[in-house]
Amino acid sequence: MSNDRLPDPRPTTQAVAVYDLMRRDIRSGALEPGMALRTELLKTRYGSGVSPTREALARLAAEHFVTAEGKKGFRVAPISIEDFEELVSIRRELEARALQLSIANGNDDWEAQIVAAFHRLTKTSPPGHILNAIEEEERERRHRDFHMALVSGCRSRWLLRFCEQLTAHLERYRRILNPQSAISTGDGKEIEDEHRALMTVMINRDVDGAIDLIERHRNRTYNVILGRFEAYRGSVAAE
Amino acid sequence: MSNDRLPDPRPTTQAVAVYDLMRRDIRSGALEPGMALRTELLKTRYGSGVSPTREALARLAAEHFVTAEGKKGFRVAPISIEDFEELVSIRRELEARALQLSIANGNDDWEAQIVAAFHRLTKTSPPGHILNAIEEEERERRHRDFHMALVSGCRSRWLLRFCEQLTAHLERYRRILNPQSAISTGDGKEIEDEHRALMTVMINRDVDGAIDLIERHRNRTYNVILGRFEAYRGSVAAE
DNA sequence: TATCAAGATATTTTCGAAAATTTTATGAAT
DNA sequence: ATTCATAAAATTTTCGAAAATATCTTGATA
Repeated sequence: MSNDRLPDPRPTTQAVAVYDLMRRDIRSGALEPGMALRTELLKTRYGSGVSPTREALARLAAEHFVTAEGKKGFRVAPISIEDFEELVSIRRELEARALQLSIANGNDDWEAQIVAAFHRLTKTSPPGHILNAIEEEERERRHRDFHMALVSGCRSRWLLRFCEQLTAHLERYRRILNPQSAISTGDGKEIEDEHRALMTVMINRDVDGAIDLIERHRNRTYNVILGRFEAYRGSVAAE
Repeated sequence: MSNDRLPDPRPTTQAVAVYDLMRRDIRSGALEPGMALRTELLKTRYGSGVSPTREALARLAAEHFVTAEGKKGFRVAPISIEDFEELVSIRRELEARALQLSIANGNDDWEAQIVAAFHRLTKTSPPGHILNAIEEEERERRHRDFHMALVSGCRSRWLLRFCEQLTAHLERYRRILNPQSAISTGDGKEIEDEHRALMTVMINRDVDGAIDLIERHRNRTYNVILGRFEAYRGSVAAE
């Protein structure tokens, strides 16, 4: 098994590279909500000139990860209970629909990808273990890939894009408000069982089972985050 | 009644201005699908340097109005039957949901905005009249505003954003494949009646009626466009 | 004629500095 | 002390040119 990569066959631009890094840092909470994204800071942090940086910011603004107001620069998008609840609500509906379509349209290759993604997820650093930033990032990526694999059979790029965007935003809420959450520590066995069950019902083409499971899988974190909002509001107001 | 505008209280950047113009040109079909967006072309067309231009392109890429591949520059996003059908399918579902939520949550102000938007729509250049580019653009804007007003009561910015983005993409398909379509000419009276009926059911809080009407309103154009795809494919392949 | 390499041209991307704008600091007047 | 105007500083935005990359042309070779 090799992790080697061939030199990029379709070489990307520096602007895209900065975009990827910033997106990651916003999702992880490393760049805090509301934080001003000054050019100097970004240039040193991502080792790049202003042009690629601003392109990255423009992309992120279109995805609502950052806000841009007039000529006053960019900020990391703020977080709020209202925004969070909207995200949860619309994600619930779109993900349920995507799962349903995936079950209807998925082929053998789709099933194989789910199995593979699940396997990769189980191979991450064992649950209950405190992860360093790189390990956490890798686990987040595998977790994300697993859930995307489930809906990837839906045969609608637009639906997938929306699901992905919503999930990315919700990942930010989870990682900011529920650090060291279930995904990275604690009752890991339980989580793994949930993922396995999810995989099973999908491959068994059980729509109702899938929606029921995903609902419960999501709801647990949802409730935790909602509970922590008070504390967060306080900590931000204090600064 | 005045059309005067105060000077922008929150002045926008040149990048945003270019973004707005380009988005308009892509939606109208003035910039054709697949067309290469060379820096020189854009600089002369929008009278701007490369930096604002590239920021605009980055935003548009995030919204999938343009594609960006490696270091080979940007192109207007291509169109395809598959993409069109995905858009129609997901828009159908999201718009129905948004209408439902709008009816559930809309207040008096929301109703007033619908009435106002409808009024503005009826005041555009009379149906059956061949419109010049500026008139067409204005009519499109009012048409868009009317439909957005209907869903604007839904109290979910995310849902609204998605509806808006899907509608913008579908507007492009309509204007490219069905030029001088029902919206701008022909059986104008009939269309106006449909909009009036839509307004009425919304304000009467008739969910089923609204979804039924919007369905039929959308389906007519949908079928026309689908029928014209063959001709279009040919015309593009020939170039 | 087809293929390939090397050079020439066109284009995209990035940098560094200038211009424009916003924010902060300073001091006078009420 | 507060308000207001003015100047200074900080910051964002934009431009123009340089660097990097891609594309096209030419001509030699098989």
